Amino acid sequence: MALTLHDTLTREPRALTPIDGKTLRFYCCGPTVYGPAHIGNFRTFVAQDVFRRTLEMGGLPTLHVRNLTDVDDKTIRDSQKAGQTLTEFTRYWTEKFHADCTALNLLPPHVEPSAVTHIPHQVRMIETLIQRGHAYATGDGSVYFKVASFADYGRLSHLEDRELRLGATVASNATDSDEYSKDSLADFALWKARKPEDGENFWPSPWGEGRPGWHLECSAMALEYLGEDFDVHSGGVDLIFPHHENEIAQSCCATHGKFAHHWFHVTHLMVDGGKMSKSLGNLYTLEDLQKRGYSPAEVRYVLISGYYSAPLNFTFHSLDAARQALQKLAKFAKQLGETAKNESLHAGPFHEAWYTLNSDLNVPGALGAMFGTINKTKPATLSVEEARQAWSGLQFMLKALGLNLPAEAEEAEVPAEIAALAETRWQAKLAKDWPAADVARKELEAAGWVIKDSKDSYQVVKK
RNA sequence: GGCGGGGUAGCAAAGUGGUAAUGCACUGGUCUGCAAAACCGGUAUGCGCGGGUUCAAUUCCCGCCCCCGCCUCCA
Repeated sequence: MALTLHDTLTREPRALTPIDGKTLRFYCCGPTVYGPAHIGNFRTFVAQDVFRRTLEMGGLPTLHVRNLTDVDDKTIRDSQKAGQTLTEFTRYWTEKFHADCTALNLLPPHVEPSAVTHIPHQVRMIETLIQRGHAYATGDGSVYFKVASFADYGRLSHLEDRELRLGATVASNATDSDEYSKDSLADFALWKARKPEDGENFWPSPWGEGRPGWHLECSAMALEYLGEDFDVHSGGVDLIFPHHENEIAQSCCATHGKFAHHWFHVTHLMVDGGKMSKSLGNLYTLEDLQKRGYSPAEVRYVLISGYYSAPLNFTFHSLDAARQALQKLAKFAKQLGETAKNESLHAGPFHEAWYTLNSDLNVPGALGAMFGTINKTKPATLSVEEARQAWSGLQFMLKALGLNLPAEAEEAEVPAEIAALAETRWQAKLAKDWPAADVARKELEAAGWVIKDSKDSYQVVKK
């Protein structure tokens, strides 16, 4: 089953078939490693992860490239504030990022190149652009891309010349004087000449010491690892302009290829009905949520539970709902029994969910279909073979969505005094000493434990 | 102003030219000493507002209102 995905450039859903007929090659704009990523960042990365998983579960191998931006104004500024070298500083935040990715069950990219380790690639690309008349160096040793030299500029973002000029004017008023020498206000930096505040962070180039512009790194690394033409380029919607527009311009002018053939953009996460911002105090990191007792799996569930192209409103209530939903899935899996843990190759009775997922990555629709199947499937009435199919089909879908089910609360974790109290209450119940049983039960509840009775046994779980 | 994404039950969120999935919450029943858990059910005459097309519109068309994002920092 081929995945159909909406394409930002053509503005229509298109079936994804690999250009080379074998591997779906895609590039994702990665994080700038100068601080902890927040859950809004992760909405995009999680959506990209579901994208990749869906392709792979459908039998299509992928080549996933996601960069690390480890040199820009913010990384330089904050590394200096921290009294660290740029390398030390960005390594620390890269490791943090990776830890969060692992916790959120994100598949690591096949290649994760960083800007700093690809300076020569970027310099080569700039040389080509200058040779071809698409870029020019200025007196201070910077190099700019000549937007007017690329007729298709603005096609992705649908911005007209008028808006481009307007935006550039506004920006130039707000920025410093190093923009003075550009031919056109819309032109953007490919190479930034060394400035005193860059400290030790500069590299040699034919135009003098300096550092690459932000937009160029993605183009250079995509070219290096995916070639002049590749299948999909992805990022948050805010990157459409100018970042992706600039990437297209640079890449198409520096190569003979079309660059990305399909554009996949993820809409922003909202918090409490509005934009996330530090000043509103609603900017959360994974660590913040874990401190409040939520698991990464619950966070992941919330992040995928909205359609990637629609705004998703994040609330604590949605995290609570995610917890219950995951437990419902786990209960169902348990009822099916796990005696036949075979490798799941197809969705089985969850075919409708799988079909829905492949229709423009409709995760909420797919989750709805999964629960629909669960609600009409009565584990007790299934044959061994039917249960096996249901179990492996469920695993198939969970793998495609990257959802790990919560483990059953271990009875071994119950402290001795709690276990003793529970046993006292059970004995009182057997002796039909209801007042004593109720007292014990209340004490347990006060201590944060709940009793689940069954016919001739009981269980104590944390709550 | 331009471009783009939204407005569906208490909350969240799919979907369709023929009368609204699903999760949470709520609620009825079974079970229970009573609960909890579990299991079986129920819950939007309604899909931002006003027109239009149609046998039929939440779904198509026109106009309008509101929310969010982008318009050279930004997932």
